[in-house]
Amino acid sequence: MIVTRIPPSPTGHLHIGTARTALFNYLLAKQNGGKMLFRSEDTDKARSTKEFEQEIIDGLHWLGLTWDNEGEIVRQSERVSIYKEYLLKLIDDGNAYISKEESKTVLGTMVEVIRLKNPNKKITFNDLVRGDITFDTTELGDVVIARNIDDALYHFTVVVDDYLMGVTHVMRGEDHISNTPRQILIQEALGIERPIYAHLPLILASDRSKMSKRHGAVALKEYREMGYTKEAIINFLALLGWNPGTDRELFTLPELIENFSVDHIHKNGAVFDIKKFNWFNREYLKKYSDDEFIKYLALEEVELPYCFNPNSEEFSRVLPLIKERVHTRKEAIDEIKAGEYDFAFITPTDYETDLLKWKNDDSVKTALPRLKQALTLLENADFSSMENIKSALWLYAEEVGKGELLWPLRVALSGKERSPDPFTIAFVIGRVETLKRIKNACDKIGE
RNA sequence: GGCCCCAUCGUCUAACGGCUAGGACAGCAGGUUUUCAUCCUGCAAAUCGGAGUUCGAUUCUCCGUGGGGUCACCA
Repeated sequence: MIVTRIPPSPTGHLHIGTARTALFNYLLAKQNGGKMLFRSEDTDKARSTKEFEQEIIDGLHWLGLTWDNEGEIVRQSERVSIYKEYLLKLIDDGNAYISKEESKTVLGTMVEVIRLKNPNKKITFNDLVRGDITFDTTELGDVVIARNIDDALYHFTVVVDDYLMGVTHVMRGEDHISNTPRQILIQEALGIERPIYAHLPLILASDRSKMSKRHGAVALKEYREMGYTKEAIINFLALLGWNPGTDRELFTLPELIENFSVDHIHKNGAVFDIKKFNWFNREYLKKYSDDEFIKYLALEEVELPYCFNPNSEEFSRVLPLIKERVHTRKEAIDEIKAGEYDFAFITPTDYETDLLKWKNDDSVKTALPRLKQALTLLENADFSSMENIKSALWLYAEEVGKGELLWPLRVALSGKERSPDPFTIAFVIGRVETLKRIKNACDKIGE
């Protein structure tokens, strides 16, 4: 049975790259009826925190990624006696030794670190995505595997834990390739079996270097806060370094389990393209019902323009407009705050009269009779749907010229240079308000 | 710099020796009901270079170039 693992180090926020590594390990395990295990690599006591650990677990769970050892968190900080046992064994066997030397961290003090006796040999391992990789371990020297007998270091704990937890497949970022030979050295010294390795291509920033804080957002949390949905994140991440072998791009998590395959993992690093990410997010937003979208927007957490009323009739009618226009929640909130949708709630009055002038007209006065005609047509029109409002005006619009009527009408209703079309706005605000705004516009021109 | 990995449109990628190198995102142009958005249609856009192997190379080999990763008593 395939056993994979996701061993984050709780020394920072859940990195987007860690999320992808978790996803791929999850996919590999689930596809083969295997297991994925979680382990908290908190051997760095100075930098590890329980808060980060919790955030990482929550983030992974939010994405829908679960593991098969849920409930009992395996923490390396709680396994010192286990490591000690194996460290002792190594020393007893003569494969490691205690070395008295000057501390590298606290200068001037002497410490007793434990070093692995390096056999100075060539190591070749097979990588599932890259094939055979060979290193000469001579250049590694005698690797330090523990600060002291009670304080084992990463390379050692990883090897011991993967062995003890029955991990069969180690799938991780490409940045670990050069760590692999020293870990194999430790395995060989311990006399334990070598797992199967697979190194994933890195997620790159737009300058093609490893994605890091200086490039902007790297924490899953940040993308979550901007309103990227878990479906979009999973889908986008899956396609960064992997492809289904077909033109298909939209996949849910269960569909990924079905279609995933290690031999379609790419070797090259993949640039994290926010534009494509936005596209994915919109694709999933489109699938939301109005209720789901309202929940998603969570407007109760936001300070809205004073006129903006999310409990109103008008709001339920602008909602589809918002959904149609934005890629993320952040975009939606920004637009709402900028007053893009205020036309639904408040009568526009402070716009320039000249804005009502259609580009082909010489004077704004020309628009007056058209607006008046629209007024009479709308007085008895059926406002129950956008289509009906449109048909009430359409014949006249074609007769007098579409832009000639529709432009001043739209401005009268929105007060803006850019907005949804006049039929949509009329439907959103209703008959009374529509007539009122057109009259206002007529008055403006009349003055 | 040593070691290791990698190399197809701007970006994500398809084509596992053989159609005009395909798709998607982004871009641009046009259209659908006036503006913004949506939607539709179209356009532009790539095999890093050089040698080989082969009837034939994006694909295989070598060299070069370029990019990246890693060189901790971090993980």
